[in-house]
Amino acid sequence: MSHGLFDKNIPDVLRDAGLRPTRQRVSLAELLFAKGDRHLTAERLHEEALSNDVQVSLATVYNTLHQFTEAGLLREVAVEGSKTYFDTNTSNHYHFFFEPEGVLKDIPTDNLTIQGLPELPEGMEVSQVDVLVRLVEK
Amino acid sequence: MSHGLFDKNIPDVLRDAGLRPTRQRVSLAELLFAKGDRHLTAERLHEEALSNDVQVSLATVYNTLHQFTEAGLLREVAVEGSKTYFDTNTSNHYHFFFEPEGVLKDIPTDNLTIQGLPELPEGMEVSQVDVLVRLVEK
DNA sequence: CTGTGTGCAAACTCTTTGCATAAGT
DNA sequence: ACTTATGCAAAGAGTTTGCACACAG
Repeated sequence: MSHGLFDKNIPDVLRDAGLRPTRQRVSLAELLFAKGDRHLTAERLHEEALSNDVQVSLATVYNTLHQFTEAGLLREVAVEGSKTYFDTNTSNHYHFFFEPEGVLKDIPTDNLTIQGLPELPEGMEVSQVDVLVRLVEK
Repeated sequence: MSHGLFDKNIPDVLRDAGLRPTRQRVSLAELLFAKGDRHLTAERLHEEALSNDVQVSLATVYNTLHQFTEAGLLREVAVEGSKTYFDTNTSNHYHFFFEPEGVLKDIPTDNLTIQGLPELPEGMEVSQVDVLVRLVEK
């Protein structure tokens, strides 16, 4: 499966997004995009960076995640108060949320359709549709 | 439109839920359930209580909202980091989110269907499906 | 060199908790 | 009376910000 971001080298991806390819950004981007689709919190990514000998502060992780999101490289997923998840898959798709572990997993949209949305209020348009299917153990 | 909770008096509703009908709980329940379906944050409800001369602390508002949620009188809606919204409509339904103002509005499920969910992982079942349609100005 | 990015610590927001007081049954 | 709920202030989690230093172009 082609990943899109996999095809170019990371510094070019960042430059194309208008971000200077600094050590930290390149390292974080590698962690984020090298392994296919991921769903991470800032704190999780920070831990992962440290254990991979990438020296970076938590504040920079937050800044970087938000910059990547604005640049369209990431997407935020709202799951529950506090913890924000960032998703490396920016295409239109939905999520399973495994309640016990707090883990997100993609639902491919291929076959998933939503029908019967009522008319939108005047002057408004849909910016995004989030679907979260919460799963618990039987 | 019948509201369900409208039919009984508030103290009985609370007693049936196993909650002692204290001044604060009764007052908050009245604010929540007297006006049809509402979507409130804890802080918003606290302000509203104070301006209606209901003496209650923010901590008690939080406690009460969580107790009501556990008792099945409310439902939580995840919209974005921090801010938790509580929804007085506990039936199965979805939401519009007006990004500029941060306001939630129900989407009746009558005509809304989701098709093509993939098979669930072994041993798991759906606890809830959240659909959030984010709207922005055109 | 020049401007942007980073690190740190402190600030901030939302939420929860501990403990003494108050209220419900 | 006995037990549970409340209020307050303080603590906690997650996130953001300000400013001096470091690095990329």
